[in-house]
Amino acid sequence: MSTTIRDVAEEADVSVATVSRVLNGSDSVRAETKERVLKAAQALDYLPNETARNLRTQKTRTVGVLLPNMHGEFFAQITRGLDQRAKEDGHHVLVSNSHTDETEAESVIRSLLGRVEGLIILWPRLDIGFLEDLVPDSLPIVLLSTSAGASHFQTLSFENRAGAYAAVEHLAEHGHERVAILTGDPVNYDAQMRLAGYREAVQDLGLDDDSSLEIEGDFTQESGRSAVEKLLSLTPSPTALFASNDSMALGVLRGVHEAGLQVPEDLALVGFDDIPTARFATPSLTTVRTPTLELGRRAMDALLDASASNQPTHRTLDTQLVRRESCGCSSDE
Amino acid sequence: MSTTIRDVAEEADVSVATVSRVLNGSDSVRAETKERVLKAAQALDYLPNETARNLRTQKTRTVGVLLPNMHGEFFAQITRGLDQRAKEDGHHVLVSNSHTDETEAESVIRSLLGRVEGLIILWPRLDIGFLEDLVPDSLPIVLLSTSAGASHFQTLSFENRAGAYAAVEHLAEHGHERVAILTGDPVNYDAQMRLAGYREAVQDLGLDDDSSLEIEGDFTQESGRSAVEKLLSLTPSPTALFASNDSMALGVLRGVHEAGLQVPEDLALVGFDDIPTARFATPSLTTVRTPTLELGRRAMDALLDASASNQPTHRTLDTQLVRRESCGCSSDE
DNA sequence: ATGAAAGCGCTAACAG
DNA sequence: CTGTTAGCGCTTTCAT
Repeated sequence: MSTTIRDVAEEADVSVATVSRVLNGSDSVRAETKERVLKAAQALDYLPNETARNLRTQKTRTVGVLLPNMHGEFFAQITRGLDQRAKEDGHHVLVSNSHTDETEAESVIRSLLGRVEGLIILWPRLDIGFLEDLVPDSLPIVLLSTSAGASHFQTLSFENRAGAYAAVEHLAEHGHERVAILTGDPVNYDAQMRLAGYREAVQDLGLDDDSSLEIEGDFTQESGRSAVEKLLSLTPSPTALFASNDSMALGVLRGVHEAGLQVPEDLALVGFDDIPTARFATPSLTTVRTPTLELGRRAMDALLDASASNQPTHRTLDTQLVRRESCGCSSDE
Repeated sequence: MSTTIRDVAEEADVSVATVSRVLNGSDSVRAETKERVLKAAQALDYLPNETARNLRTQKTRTVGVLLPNMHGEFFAQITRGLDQRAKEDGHHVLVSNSHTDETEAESVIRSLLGRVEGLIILWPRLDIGFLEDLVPDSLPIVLLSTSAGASHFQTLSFENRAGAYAAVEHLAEHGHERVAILTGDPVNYDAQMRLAGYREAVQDLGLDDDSSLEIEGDFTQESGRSAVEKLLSLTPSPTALFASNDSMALGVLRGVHEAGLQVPEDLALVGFDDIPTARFATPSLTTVRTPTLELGRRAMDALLDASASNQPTHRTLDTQLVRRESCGCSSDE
């Protein structure tokens, strides 16, 4: 057994209460006593048992995070943001990433329930009622990239609509009138909003409004590649494409090349996300930057801000168009 | 306060011990009693307090994972592998990603110590002595991508040497005699081993052995791009390049394009890792595939296999050359 | 300023 | 088969 507070107390010849006081920096302890305790603790290589402390204080200083399978860069950034912010408050992060169906998610959440003081969830097809039944009202929850829970939980997402609008608008500024969209997985909230932004822009700007210009993708590079064929079979051919994320845009780049055509000459292209590779693609990818690290930080922020506990709110983080080569511009950067 | 085992005991009109027995599936409990307890638990929406359980059993069923800033795809995959495997054993994963200097890492490990039953660490410039002082001998530890701890801890890494060797050998098979390498950060273990494999191949195969062919990079795409300039200033110019990871190879692709040259005609190229984008680059990237998810799974495997607790071992995971276009082949896939 | 003592919620002997 | 009881290691009144 490792050394306990009792051992330290004996070594320092004080009571356990005093040791506790010293270690928690609290209360008033005589300087000399304090020093003796500290020395004893050091000598015994004492490390307080977190579990006991958690039990006694009814706090774990731990938050749970549920993230589905998602693009690596996005996943990494968001995780980093969450962790950074949690660390600033001395909180720990318990993660769960691999879960696909609802049954599994349920058991994951259940097993987390006793250990965490809050939950951050990014889960495309989340059933709000299900979640409400599962967790106690007192547990703060932040939902990411979903609208489903807006009336019950705090939610946070990118400003997808405006971003998509800006992308299409920029394509229009280049003179394109027939702009297609490659959508993300229809079940995905970000995908839905980006599509909405596209439609809005098409309407507002008087572009070709033809539902065959909406090609369904699923956010993977492969879906980008295979979309090119469909795109080229359209008559008349669209002269520009808004891909709902950069992964697909990269796939499109490949597909266009395989078809013996050129971006942006034969097809102007704008992506979404600004993943690191976007800048290094050939041609470099014009895209809409999403503040992913910031999303993580803000989510944790919202969760740890107890005063706002489960006040239903919906906040969005601004996105920004980054002009590079694939749209026909010469690069910004 | 939430409902406790006491409440359930009262509701079911049994002792807390019986409730505990039922909930832990253990011991022999009369079927009827068992049912009554279950019903009571359900009715009260009872959820055992994990913290209390942890304290009592002296187990947390939680492992800590330390990962530095690293390429998103790699990070995501390894995390997923770890989580998958942990879940199979009903373990939780406590992560810590954002830490840069040793001081911070120390405090992170300290704060983890009381909460985890094992540690998985990927930390390029890890000081083994430091780690040994910090953690109790009894705590199982698995080190990733490092040789530093081979004599004290379990370690696990990719078979980098053989992979790099195969890459260079393949380039030689294409007839190249002057093959350069773009190295990763010299402090990185994977980078060191890949360099070692390169050198070995250069020797064995009688290729141009010229230290100016070793260009230092840092695994970022930008370092790949800027390496092209250095590469072209060499006389005579190398006809092929082995980039120590795909990110840099992608940067090289961009750099070569900017220089008005072509891959593989003017420069044959092989990368390392086989990140998802490698297949969709133009030209598609010949590379050495690393089983990243598997690395995560195996690391957790090793950690949870208590019987092997801190038996110093060093295992490697095989890598595999994937032929695509950038080396001059027509694609495998 | 310090100590004694009462639990936090649970599991695991030990009895019966 | 079930109940009683003693803690796990710590924090926190309540005394002194």
